[in-house]
Amino acid sequence: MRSDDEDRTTQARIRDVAIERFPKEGFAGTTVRAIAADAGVSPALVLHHFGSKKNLHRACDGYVVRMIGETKREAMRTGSYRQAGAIATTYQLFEPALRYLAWTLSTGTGTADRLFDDLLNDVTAQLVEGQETGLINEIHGDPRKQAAILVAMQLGGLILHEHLSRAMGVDMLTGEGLMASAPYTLQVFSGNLFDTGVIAQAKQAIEQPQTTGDTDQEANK
Amino acid sequence: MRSDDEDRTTQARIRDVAIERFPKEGFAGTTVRAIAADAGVSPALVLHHFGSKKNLHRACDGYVVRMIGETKREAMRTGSYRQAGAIATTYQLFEPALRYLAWTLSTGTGTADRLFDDLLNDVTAQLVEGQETGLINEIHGDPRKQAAILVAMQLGGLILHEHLSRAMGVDMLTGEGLMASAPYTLQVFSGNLFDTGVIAQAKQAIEQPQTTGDTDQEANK
DNA sequence: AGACCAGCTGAACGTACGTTTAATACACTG
DNA sequence: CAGTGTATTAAACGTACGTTCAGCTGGTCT
Repeated sequence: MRSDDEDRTTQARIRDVAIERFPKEGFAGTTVRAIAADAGVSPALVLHHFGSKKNLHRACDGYVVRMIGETKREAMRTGSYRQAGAIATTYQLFEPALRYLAWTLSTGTGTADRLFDDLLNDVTAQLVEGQETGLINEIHGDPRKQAAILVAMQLGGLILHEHLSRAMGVDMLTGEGLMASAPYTLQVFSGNLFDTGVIAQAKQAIEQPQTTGDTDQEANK
Repeated sequence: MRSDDEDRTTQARIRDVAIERFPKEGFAGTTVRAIAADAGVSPALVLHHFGSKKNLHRACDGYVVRMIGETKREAMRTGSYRQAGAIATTYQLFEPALRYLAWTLSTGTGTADRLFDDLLNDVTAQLVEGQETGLINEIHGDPRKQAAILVAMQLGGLILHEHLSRAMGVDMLTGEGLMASAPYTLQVFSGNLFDTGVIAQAKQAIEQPQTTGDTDQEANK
């Protein structure tokens, strides 16, 4: 992940190149030869270190999962996740890992399930915990399902960061992007965006799906 | 997209198979031979109709964009987007198209940019319009940026529908899934989820990023 | 010094790919 | 009915892929 190539083992360099390339070109689209060329080694060495291309993929999965888990635990321990600057640095440092994460999740082949569920468990725990400490109001229904919606929303921004960056005029994988988008995200969570009447009406419509006919008489197609 | 194979031209059948396979295996991972086999034709015929694999990709892009655009315009015209049942039917009918859309957006190669921007323009317009009719409260900042956040959140659910389905216990690309998740989505938009004090505090922290030290003395977890 | 082993390479192998070509079957036109 | 064009195929071509293999380096241990 570091930019100075010299202080990593060749194996790590190969793995990092793979983590960069897999999301961009897909698994089948990323050739062992291309990875080798980027890492400055021969194709044979890639397979010497990782056994096969499939194994390299697994190694990338494991590394990214481990890395994100460690980073998260570290942030929890030091409380750095409260500091926008620290979060920004983490984002920037681990951009390839996050991009890889997004790729794995959206093309779900194997470890993606566990990864999402891990994330979901974390957020669920935070939700329940927050409820006890008063940071979060009463959750109607299943907290885990509420957490799932939140995780999907958050990851949506990550996966679509390229398009989002274009719309926001800032690189969303930097601290600057985070700060630029935060007011709008908060605006959503604050509930000040939609009229309370509209939301109440929508809620009612969900609870009684039968009685939606009042505004929909002309129901052709 | 229809399940009855007989009433479509061979060309349409090939295209639909491609739309199903590209998101699942990636562009490079999807072979012309596999597409041909699924469509019940020879590989040569695929290239006879589409010229090349790359061209087939482009044709899929164009078709999905056109189809989604038309469906949306149709829903707008008839107002069917207000009926949960109609939305559900659309979802189900166009699941492959939506999956393809999610794939294109998250591996952005070409038409994805225009697609996202189109979507963004629509939502922005709806936001501004809603503001005028009172359905939406005053938007602080740029409506387009607010819309971008909303679009990313919505597409997050679409892209991660597989994982979300696992968490929710329902297939999210069906009407049932839509109804199951709606209360939790509304809970987010209603602003009743997070304590108003917490949100106000966060807002303040963004506006004055320097003074984040007050709550961070006890920095461990 | 010799043995050894991990890191690394160039060349080759078999395979599966996208694509081309030549030919066939069939429908429509005049 | 000949003529023309479209839908379709089997077979083949050249290429690029993942992988294997035999061998080369340079350091470390005995």
